[in-house]
Amino acid sequence: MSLGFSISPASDVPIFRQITQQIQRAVATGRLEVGEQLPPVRALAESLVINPNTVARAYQELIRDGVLESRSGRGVFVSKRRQVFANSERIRRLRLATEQLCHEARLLDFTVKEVQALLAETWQALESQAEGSEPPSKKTQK
Amino acid sequence: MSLGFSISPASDVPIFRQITQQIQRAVATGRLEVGEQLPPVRALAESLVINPNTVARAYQELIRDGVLESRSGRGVFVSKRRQVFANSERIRRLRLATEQLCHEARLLDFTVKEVQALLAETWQALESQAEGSEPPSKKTQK
Amino acid sequence: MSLGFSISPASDVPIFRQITQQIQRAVATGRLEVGEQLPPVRALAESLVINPNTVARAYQELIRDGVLESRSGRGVFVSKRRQVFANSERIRRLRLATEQLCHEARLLDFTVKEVQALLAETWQALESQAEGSEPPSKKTQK
Amino acid sequence: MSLGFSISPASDVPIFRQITQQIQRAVATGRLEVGEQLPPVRALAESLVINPNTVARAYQELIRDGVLESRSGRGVFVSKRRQVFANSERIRRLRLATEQLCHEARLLDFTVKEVQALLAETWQALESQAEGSEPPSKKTQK
DNA sequence: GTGGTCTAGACCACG
DNA sequence: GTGGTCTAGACCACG
Repeated sequence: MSLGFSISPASDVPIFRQITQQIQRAVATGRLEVGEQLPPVRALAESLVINPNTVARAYQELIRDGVLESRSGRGVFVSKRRQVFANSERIRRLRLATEQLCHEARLLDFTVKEVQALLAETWQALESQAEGSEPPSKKTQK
Repeated sequence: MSLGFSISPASDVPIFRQITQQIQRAVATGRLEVGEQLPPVRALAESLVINPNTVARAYQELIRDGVLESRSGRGVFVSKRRQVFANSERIRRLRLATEQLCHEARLLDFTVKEVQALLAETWQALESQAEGSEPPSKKTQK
Repeated sequence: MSLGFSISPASDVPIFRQITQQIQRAVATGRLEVGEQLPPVRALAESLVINPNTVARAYQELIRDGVLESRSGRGVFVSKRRQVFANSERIRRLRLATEQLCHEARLLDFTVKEVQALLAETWQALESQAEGSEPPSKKTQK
Repeated sequence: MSLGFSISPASDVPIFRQITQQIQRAVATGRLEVGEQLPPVRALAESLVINPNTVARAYQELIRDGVLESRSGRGVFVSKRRQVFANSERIRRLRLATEQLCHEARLLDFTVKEVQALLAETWQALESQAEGSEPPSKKTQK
């Protein structure tokens, strides 16, 4: 199962975005280590049963963002550059995403308690999902 | 005072969606009251410097969702608020929105506590906004 | 066999509405199955000799109502059936439709018995149509 | 209260259509007799708080259909011509309206029993409404 | 090739 | 003057 990537084709999140997110997450948690090589575009595309262009695009975007780097003729690797976002940028993005959730929830007539509960539950689910496919590491201890 | 709608054409959020969000927001906070008339399609289009069709589409969508209603030949009005979605659908939509926040937050390496805190704060801010512009009523008591 | 959609441009029912009705019908009777792909916007537009935007609008509306779903770059598909509307909203919509029939029938000087009889007969016809094109299943037993 | 006409401005049925329907009904039930004069356009418009053009349009359409007739300079009267629809036309229209209700109801997941019940109830309501504003007549006995 | 969004402009129904 | 529908055509994102 190598990297444990998976995509849901019916989702409204574009496939290439699902891939970039999973790679980012794998790098962030150490499942993919600095300098490690990523699967060739065609191999990953085949194993996910998707178009190679889509994988290529995901890699491309992460190369642009400095998460990956391409060594010509040899493949794509996890880049040494790490800190992707400045702190202010992290907070700005979180704030935006939080506001969107609040708006939606209020339109749908939920209470803040209900949202908090679902958030905790959802986080928990993602957590255990991530742990399941990760090798033991400092990150998973927290 | 006008309704203070504004759009940023460069955003990746479609213009018509920016409009529906602002109208929803205005209705939720009481800035637009039940029965109140919205600006004519052409007028709003002109003031936002966009095509009337785009405004019409935003209105149309909110009419379908029961937020607005069209009175033929006379204009578009805020309709009496009613629960349009089944509980299962409400939860489905909340779940989607929550997952998006969780994913984003985890990519940005926040803890669940940090997210919960920001959520509470954001909700609080929206709450007091809504109360501030509503006339005193039973609703604000609860 | 194609889906046999057809529109009459002279009707007072808007074209996009004629399309949504026919798709709903096809889904309800099982002629279109869950997960099945709909004809591409451009193809359907061409075969009906109408503008692609009009087809797109019909698809769009059914996507919002949860009947169809769009998979980006790949097309539009019949989505898993789910109850989108709250009970109050379901009843509100049924009530509207019923009032329209009653008004029409009374203008035409029919008795309630006559209407009830025709209703039963019409329902029956739709029922057997739906069963006829469905694969045998628990549903058809009830 | 003269003819007891009433319109609901928020309805999705156009106002002129609401008027034509009520006049047709009044003629059909004998509340308006052959040869009887209708209220002047301006008077009716004023009493319903609507635009005179709208009333004029309703009268116009009924004149075209032979229900009313205009005697120039003296006003608009209930015409002697009666039979508005051939029997085949009556049935065709009823069938259409019935099918529409059935489709809507089935999409909303109602059973035929539920629809029948609501139909009976709705009819009943219209009946007593009509009786309330009608003078006793053969029609109201049935 | 697939749908999604937007503009420009026309025509219509309703009031 | 109000919104509703439709066409024609462009450009974009995704695969």
